[in-house]
Amino acid sequence: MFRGQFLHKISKTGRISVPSKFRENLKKKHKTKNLILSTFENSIICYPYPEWIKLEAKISKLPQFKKETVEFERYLVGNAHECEIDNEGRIMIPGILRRNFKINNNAIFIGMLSRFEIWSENSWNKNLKRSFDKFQNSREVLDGI
Amino acid sequence: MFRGQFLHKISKTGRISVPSKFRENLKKKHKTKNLILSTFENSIICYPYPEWIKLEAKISKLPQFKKETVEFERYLVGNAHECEIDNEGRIMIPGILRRNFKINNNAIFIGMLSRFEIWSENSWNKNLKRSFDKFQNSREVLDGI
DNA sequence: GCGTATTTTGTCATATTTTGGCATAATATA
DNA sequence: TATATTATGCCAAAATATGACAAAATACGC
Repeated sequence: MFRGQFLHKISKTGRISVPSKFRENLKKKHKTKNLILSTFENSIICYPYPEWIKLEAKISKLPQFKKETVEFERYLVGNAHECEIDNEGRIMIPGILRRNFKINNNAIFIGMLSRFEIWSENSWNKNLKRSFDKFQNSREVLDGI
Repeated sequence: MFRGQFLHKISKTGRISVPSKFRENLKKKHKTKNLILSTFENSIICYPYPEWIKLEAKISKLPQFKKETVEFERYLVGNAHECEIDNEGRIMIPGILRRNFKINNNAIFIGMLSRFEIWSENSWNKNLKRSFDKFQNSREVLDGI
């Protein structure tokens, strides 16, 4: 499971090291060095490659030309970039994602159990503030489980 | 599979390089250098040639004189242009498509698993904004499958 | 605390991809 | 047929990605 929060620096060429704990989980649990980065809300969402493939399988069963399907695909698949973890434990975040999410210097990794997210430091801080207010509501969801 | 988003420049003569990841997929999975470009919504839709052939087969099984079929055919088939990827990895987008979609400078490639789309930067941005609002809904689609 | 191992970051060289330019070929237009 | 327009092939510059190595920072055991 991916847990916790890590602040890492991003290089000029867009490389950033994946937290070693995450790498360990990827290796042990998912047996992969590959990730799919896509977008969700204000962050980059990262799936272990095999998990993503399952998702794609579902998507490709949806009716091809239906409006909802197409829009959905544009979003999720249209933003999905495959990347491999290199020997130093880093990934390259494609420029277009970096630009879209204004990730320049520092980025924050957030563990989300089956996946994790990458935030720019700025928008994480904003989000944090915002979501703190919402926390009261969201905690009620948990009561149901 | 075609995934991800790429911003490329288009030359004065209408040539644009196909993202190398897409080319790789075309080669490995579809074993072709040829594409069919057609129109779909506000974008140019691109099929690997063999996939297009399959699509044609499906279309020709549809009831021939039904209004919707005919319109769909006119639209999709009637705008179809074949093109080949050159030695530099580029295709030539026919002028008529460029004009229809106002693709002048920058174009955005969007991976859609079995096919991909080409958008003018402008209309992609407009579309993006619009469908961002819908994104939450469409993501919930996945919970159901 | 200190020394050692691991992780993260920086830098440089190399390879690949993307873009621009120009000359020529093909096609359309008058 | 001559002329304009559009398309193609080829080369090289610019931009971007990748691999390898080493320094800096951090974590860990004692």
